Amino acid sequence: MRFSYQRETIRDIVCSTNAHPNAGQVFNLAKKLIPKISLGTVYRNLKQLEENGDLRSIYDGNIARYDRNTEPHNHLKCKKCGALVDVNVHDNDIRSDMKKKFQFTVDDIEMTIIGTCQKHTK
Amino acid sequence: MRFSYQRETIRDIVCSTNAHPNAGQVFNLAKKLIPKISLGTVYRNLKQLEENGDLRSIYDGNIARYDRNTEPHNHLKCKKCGALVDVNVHDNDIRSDMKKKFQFTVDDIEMTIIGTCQKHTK
DNA sequence: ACCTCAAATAGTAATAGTTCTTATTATTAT
DNA sequence: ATAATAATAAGAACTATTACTATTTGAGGT
Repeated sequence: MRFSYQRETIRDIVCSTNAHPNAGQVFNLAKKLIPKISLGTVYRNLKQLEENGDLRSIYDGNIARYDRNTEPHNHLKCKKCGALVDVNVHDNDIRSDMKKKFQFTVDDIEMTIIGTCQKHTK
Repeated sequence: MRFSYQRETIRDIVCSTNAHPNAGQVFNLAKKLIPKISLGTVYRNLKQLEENGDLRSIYDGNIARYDRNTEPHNHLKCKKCGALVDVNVHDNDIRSDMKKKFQFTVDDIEMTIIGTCQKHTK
């Protein structure tokens, strides 16, 4: 993959936040640095960076958001503020359980824990 | 909510399968019974049935699929055949853990366990 | 520094899934 | 049976994403 200033900028934007931005948000931030950047470039590069293992995508409803954390992990989603926060849930039991009960070989567990974060609990 | 033959047909279609069909698939099945039914009617009614608690929706990537099972449960997704199968994972530990560690009140855990089902394991 | 050439880009058209609009039809209370 | 209004069919519109294409750019060789 050849160097491109656009791709590096896109990578830096995603990697400098834990907000899990979507393509549109990355595009808006990128425009401040590269006014002529196009939305297609953002989509193409986010996909390439994901295929390359530099980023990972997560679906929030029907839209893709990008995560700088490529290690296996899960998310807490607050339905009051929409925030998505990385969290690690111990899932070895789940993996072995699925194997034993259903002969199902687990590759990945996509888990989003939905609820209300401490900011909105009084 | 007033009675409609279209809505009852849509409900019956989703409730008669465990295949978790999407809107397009429900539409195609509904057309066999009501040739003039429109796609908008399918979308509108699926949404209403979900709001009513008769069905629930799950996202498979970025598309919505409908599930007759409205009880809390999770899914196994085989990446070979795309099949989505209901499964119950014990998650009381997760709920109490999130509360204790992050003061996060859990409403629901959306969990899709991705891997290979026994049909494709030799 | 200049040339070459494939890879990447900007701009725009196209697509997929879904929601909205509107004139017409169907259900239900009276 | 009639009136009031919720639901429909048909198609336009919208949102997120991907594809197309002429032009530009990065990197290696000269």
